[in-house]
Amino acid sequence: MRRQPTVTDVASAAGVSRQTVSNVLNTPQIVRAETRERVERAIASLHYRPHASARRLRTRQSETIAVRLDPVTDGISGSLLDRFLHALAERAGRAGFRVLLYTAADEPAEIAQFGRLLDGADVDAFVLTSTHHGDTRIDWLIEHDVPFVTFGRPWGVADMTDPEHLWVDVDGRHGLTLATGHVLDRGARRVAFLGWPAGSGTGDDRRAGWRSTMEARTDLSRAELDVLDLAVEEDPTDGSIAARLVATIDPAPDAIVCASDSLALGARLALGDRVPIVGYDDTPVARALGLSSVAQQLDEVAEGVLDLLIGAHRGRAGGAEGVDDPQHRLVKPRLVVR
Amino acid sequence: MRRQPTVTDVASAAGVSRQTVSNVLNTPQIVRAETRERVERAIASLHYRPHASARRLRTRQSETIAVRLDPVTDGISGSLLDRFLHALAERAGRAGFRVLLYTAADEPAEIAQFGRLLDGADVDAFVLTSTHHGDTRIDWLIEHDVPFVTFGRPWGVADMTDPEHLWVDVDGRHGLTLATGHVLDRGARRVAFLGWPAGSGTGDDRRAGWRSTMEARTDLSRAELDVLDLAVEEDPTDGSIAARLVATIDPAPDAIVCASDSLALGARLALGDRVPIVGYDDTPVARALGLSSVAQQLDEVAEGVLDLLIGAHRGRAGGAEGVDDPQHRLVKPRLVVR
DNA sequence: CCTGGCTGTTTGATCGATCAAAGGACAGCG
DNA sequence: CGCTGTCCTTTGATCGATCAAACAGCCAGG
Repeated sequence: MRRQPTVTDVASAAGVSRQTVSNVLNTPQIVRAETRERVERAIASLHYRPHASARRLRTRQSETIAVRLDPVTDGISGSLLDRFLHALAERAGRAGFRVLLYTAADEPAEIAQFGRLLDGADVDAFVLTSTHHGDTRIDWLIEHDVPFVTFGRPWGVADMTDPEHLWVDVDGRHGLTLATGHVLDRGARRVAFLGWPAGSGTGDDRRAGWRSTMEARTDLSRAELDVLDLAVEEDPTDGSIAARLVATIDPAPDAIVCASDSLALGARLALGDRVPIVGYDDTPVARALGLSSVAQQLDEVAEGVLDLLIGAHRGRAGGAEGVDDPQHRLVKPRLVVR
Repeated sequence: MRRQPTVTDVASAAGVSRQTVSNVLNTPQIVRAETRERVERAIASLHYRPHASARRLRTRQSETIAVRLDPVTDGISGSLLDRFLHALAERAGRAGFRVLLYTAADEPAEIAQFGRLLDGADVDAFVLTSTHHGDTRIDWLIEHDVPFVTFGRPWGVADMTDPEHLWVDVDGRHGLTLATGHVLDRGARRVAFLGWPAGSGTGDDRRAGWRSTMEARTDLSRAELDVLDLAVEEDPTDGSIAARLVATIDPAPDAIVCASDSLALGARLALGDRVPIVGYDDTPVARALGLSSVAQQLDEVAEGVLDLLIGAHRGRAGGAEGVDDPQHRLVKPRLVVR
């Protein structure tokens, strides 16, 4: 590991001062074009690269985003975070940002991590996933004025466009509208929904997509829809049990749309391919089973997160006065038909 | 974001000098017990935490490990890296290390990333996954004397205990010995192997586990084993095709052991549960399908990687003279029976 | 000819820690 | 009493960058 050249080396090579080199890198517009080119040549020929730690010490910014790696979910959709992380790391890298991982067993532990990472100036913004109603992490971050964006809406808040914090989410309701519409287009009429127990924002949102589509496009009564509306825990085994139950409904459902690929897998194992099934998340499992599935556009989510974090808002809700950009993004998912 | 206390603040609170505070943190044994306690109390009461960037600037160490997030594999086993990362991040955190992510489209791009991350003193060691024979990344890292450990053996090298670089791997051969032994114990005799085309170190290793167990514990001839030895690409669809082919063999196989859960899923979809199938990787899919599967002990792998990286070897093969610790770890997988 | 404004560049101080070397207290010994 | 060696603590310099302010050169205006 050879010694790296410093600004001073570049400066003397180019016949200018340290600060001018720094200006070329940080505020090139204030340097005369001719000087700038000379410095840039010196930078290139010496293979100079700024020392990140030194810069961070002075600027008190780390250009690093921290993301928590969830305790292993053990779910079929576990690789979702993986895909999101990949998209985020790639885009962050392009924008000159780094992505740091951390883990925490629970919320208090995570808040302790916040402190640790911030104090050391290791990190200057957070991306929170798996948020929920009454999330203490959000309160802490707001209180300490730390930039952050959540992947997940603030469920339970009256007006979600309210600038309490920045967020990006996928429009699950739209996803289920697509899924339900798709099977209806293919001739189904009695479409069952296999989802999670009421109370989870995400689950209810997806259910609403199914229900509103059914109400709009079929003449099934409320009561009939209630019968077609199943709620079980996120687990293929539970999905199988529910699917067998669905099959006994008379008249039998034409199709099943699910809140997740886990449930879809369970349904598929129980029912085979007699009944069209649509999953959610477009995991490898759906691909392997040949199931249609709603794909979250994680690239777009990552893009949105970074925009909010390093764009005009700089990760703070209402922080940038007079910025018209929306303080959230609702990404439309896509239906992958198989 | 309140101003953080610095060493100087702690020093004056404790009535000592900066350096003594620093010593308490870094080399506590040289500080008198009484002084140390006084300083520790001051640290606690001020909630002092060292500024990571400042320390890094001075020490030229970042206590940060970089791991590449693979281009999305889209495989059933995609979440393996996820689980490994989680284990690594958790253990690294406990040891005071951070884990930084990066992405790269190909090897040259990854090597460019090495340079970028090292120059900025962002990172002082790398963990490489998905290594292969003739990996140019390894040559580069050795040449530039950068500490690193690979998750994956140096296939194609005569003596793998050779200290060319540090590595950790899972003993796939042992895994297939377990899997094959298990179905033999349950009464199977003609056990087929569903794996990948010869040439991949990992795949051949797993195949060898199956083959040696069959040779040792059954009286099937070489030719008979050759018939039971299938090789297809890593994809459930290909797995299904191969499994249907296997079923036509006369006499029919009693069981199938697979090189991956993807293949096992394919086999399971093609054959149902008539034939016992054992997968590899213990992914959520195997769990959902109720398939037995060989579980890589990723916790142990992560542990091993960190040991090599921050233990006596400090990430350099042969670097630490007189250290007797082995320069690699071969982790034994476990069979999860379902 | 001096002053003021503007542009572009340089200088000295600083961020918060650690390193290297010096310094002080005290005991043991001649 | 003075010298030496231990043990512990302090002092000044330094890591590599940016900030803030000073400075030089030039032109326009009085």
